Amino acid sequence: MKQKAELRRQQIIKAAFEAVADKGYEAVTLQDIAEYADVSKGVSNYYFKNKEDVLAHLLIQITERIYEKEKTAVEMESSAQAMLHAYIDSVFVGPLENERFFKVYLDFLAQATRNERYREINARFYSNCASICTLILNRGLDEGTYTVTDVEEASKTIRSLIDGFMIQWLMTGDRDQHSTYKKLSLSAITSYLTSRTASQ
Amino acid sequence: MKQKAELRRQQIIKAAFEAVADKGYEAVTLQDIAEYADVSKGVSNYYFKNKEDVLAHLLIQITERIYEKEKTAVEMESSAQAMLHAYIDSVFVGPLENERFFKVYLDFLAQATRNERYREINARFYSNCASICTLILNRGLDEGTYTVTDVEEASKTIRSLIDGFMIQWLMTGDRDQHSTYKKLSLSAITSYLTSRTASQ
DNA sequence: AAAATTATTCTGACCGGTCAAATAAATTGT
DNA sequence: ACAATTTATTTGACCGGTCAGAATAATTTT
Repeated sequence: MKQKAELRRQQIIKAAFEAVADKGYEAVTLQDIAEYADVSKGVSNYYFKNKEDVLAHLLIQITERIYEKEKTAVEMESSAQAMLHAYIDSVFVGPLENERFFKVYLDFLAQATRNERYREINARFYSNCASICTLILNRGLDEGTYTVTDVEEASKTIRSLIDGFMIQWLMTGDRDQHSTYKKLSLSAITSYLTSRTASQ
Repeated sequence: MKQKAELRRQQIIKAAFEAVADKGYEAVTLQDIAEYADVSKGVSNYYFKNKEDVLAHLLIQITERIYEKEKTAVEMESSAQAMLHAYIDSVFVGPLENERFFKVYLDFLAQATRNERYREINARFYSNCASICTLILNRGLDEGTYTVTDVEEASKTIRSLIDGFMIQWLMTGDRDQHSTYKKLSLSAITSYLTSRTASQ
């Protein structure tokens, strides 16, 4: 019976994701979420405190899932470059998934500038991403493949490149450019990590 | 009288900016905008078609202003590295201005994923930014300072780093980190542009 | 005074959250 | 085994509040 409640919560969160992906964070109503979940309006209020609570749980869920997928993908590999490749592969999964996820994620980022709770959840996500980058970077430094000096700085740079390119891709209406931007970010990151210039 | 009308429009757009910065794109109401502009509610409807029209003009205005400021700042300089420095300086102006501008801009980015008009305005902005980057890059290539091969690719990378770092800075609640992220993006861009590795 | 501009009021729609009643599921007593 | 009772879940109507946009009124300008 505890499981069933958990199942319902999952069902609502999933529906919330679809609804937000379609309509946007602010535009979505509890009614929408209920319809997407094929339940009646009251259900969300039964399982969650309020609308924000539903959406906060959605943000937690998507960021944690992404993190775990990326982490296991990277841990499967042994060389730094293979790890980086695996990382980029699991970030740039495909046009459809990326569009859906990033639309929603961007909505939350915009909200996070005015919502402490969202900012905290995102900070945890960033920190998780950094831990993956650290994994890759340390391997690369051991191998001698990477020339970067500051691991923390480098992982922030990687995150910047990924977020930045993903946004640029989203903003070109052309979904076919997905592989282009994927290659672009891989090459930019590699180029940055193997740069022979003093960081001065 | 034409000028006066234009003045009123400016007043409303300015008010819309402040209102959106405080409350967020979707949360803001025409009432809010009117209050920030110290006029009554009907005024916006007189000068603009509707709410979206006000906000679209706001987006056009802020992106064009930013572009012109950045462009003139870059054109003042002669060496590539000085131009890049001037560019970064006019992007990372200061904590207060950046927070206000980027909060609003991020709101529009999130909206743009579902609004063709905003996407187009932003595409024009991106293209303007790219033209600034091209200016810098060509100078750097002439000088022999930069080793990058593909100018278009490089300008996308620069944009990624700036957007990415700006978002990261916004997401740390700590406004004092502004100069850190400014340095970070300058060093990452420089490092990328002067990298000695084959782009393969 | 006529036209242009600004301020106020009205309207119909919709939202989030509440809640009483309906239904389903689980538990207990016999 | 089964009926009675309790508990958990679901429903949909409802309410107070708010919004965008329209209509209207007041004011200023020409």
